[in-house]
Amino acid sequence: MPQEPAQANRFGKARRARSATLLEDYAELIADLLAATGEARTVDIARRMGVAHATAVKTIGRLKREGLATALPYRGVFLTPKGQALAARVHARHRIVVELLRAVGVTTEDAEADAEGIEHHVSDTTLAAFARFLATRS
Amino acid sequence: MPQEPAQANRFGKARRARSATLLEDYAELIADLLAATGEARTVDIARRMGVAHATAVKTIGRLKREGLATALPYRGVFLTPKGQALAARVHARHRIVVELLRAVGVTTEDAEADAEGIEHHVSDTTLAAFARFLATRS
DNA sequence: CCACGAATATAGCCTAGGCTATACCTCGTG
DNA sequence: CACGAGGTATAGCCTAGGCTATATTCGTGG
Repeated sequence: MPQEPAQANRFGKARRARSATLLEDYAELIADLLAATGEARTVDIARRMGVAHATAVKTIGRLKREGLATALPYRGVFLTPKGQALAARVHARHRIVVELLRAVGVTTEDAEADAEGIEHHVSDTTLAAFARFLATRS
Repeated sequence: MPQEPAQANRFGKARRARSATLLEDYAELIADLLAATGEARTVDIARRMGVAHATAVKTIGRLKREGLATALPYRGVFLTPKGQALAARVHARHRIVVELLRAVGVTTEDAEADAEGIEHHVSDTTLAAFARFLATRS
C-alpha cells in the first residue's frame, strides 16, 4: 500500500512551504515599502508585520543570509535581484489568490485576510488553474 | 493612515493559523488511524507524517498538554472529545477545500497536495462561501 | 520462560521565530 | 554644535518542531 509515502510527501511539502512563508512575506513587504516611500526601515517593517523590532532585525538577517536582501547598518534594507524577483512572484500570486477567492463569493475583506496565509501553499500548477478559471468567467 | 494595523492583524492571524497547523494535522491523522485500524501507534503516525519517531512523540506530548489527546505509555494514542471535534472539523474543511479546488479546475492530485497547506488558513466565513459556491454549481 | 527484535520513550542538540532589556548610532533642533 | 529622541542593533531567553543516539518496555518464538 504505497499510499503512506504520498501522504508523507504532502505533509513534507506543506512543511517546506511553511518555512518559506516568512521570507516571502518580508520580501513582498520590503518591495512594497521601497516602492511607496523609497526606503524600507526596520521599524516600519516591524510595525507592518506586527512584531517587535528585534524580531524584524533577526528575520532581515536571515533574508541577507539567503541572498534575498542587503542592508548596511543603520541604512535601511534593500532587495537583491533575487529578492526582487521573489517579491514580484509573491505579489502576483497574492493578487490572483485574492481574485479567485472573490470570484467564488468571499468578501474582499475576508479574501485579503485569508489570502495572506493561503497564498504560500498555492503551487504553480494550481495558480495557473486559478488564472484560467478567472479568465473564462470575466 | 490606519491601514498598517490591519495588515499587522492579517499577518498575526496567519501566524496563529500556522502554529495550530500541526495539531490539526495530527488530530486528523490520529482519527483516521483509529477509524481505519482501531489504534493509532506512534510509529504509524511518524511514518504518515514523514517525520522521525521522536518528533511524533514530542508532538503527541503537545497534543496531550492541549487537552486534545490522551496516551498511556506504550499503549497508543487516543483523542479526547475535544480532539475528536477538532479532527471532525478539520476533515470536513479539508473535503470542502479539495472540492473547491477541483471545481475551479485544479487536478485531483494537485488539489489534495495543496489543500494540505491551504486548509489551515481558510476561515469559517470563507469556508461557508466555498460551500455556497459548490452548492450553486452542482 | 526468557531473550531478542520491534515499538516506544528520553536525552540532547539545532534552527526558526517570537519576546524584553540594553546598548549604540544618527540627525534634527534648540 | 551638542544633545536628546528615536531609530537600529545586540544579548539572552523561550517554545515549537525538526533530528540522532540511547535507553526502556513489550510481546513473541524457541
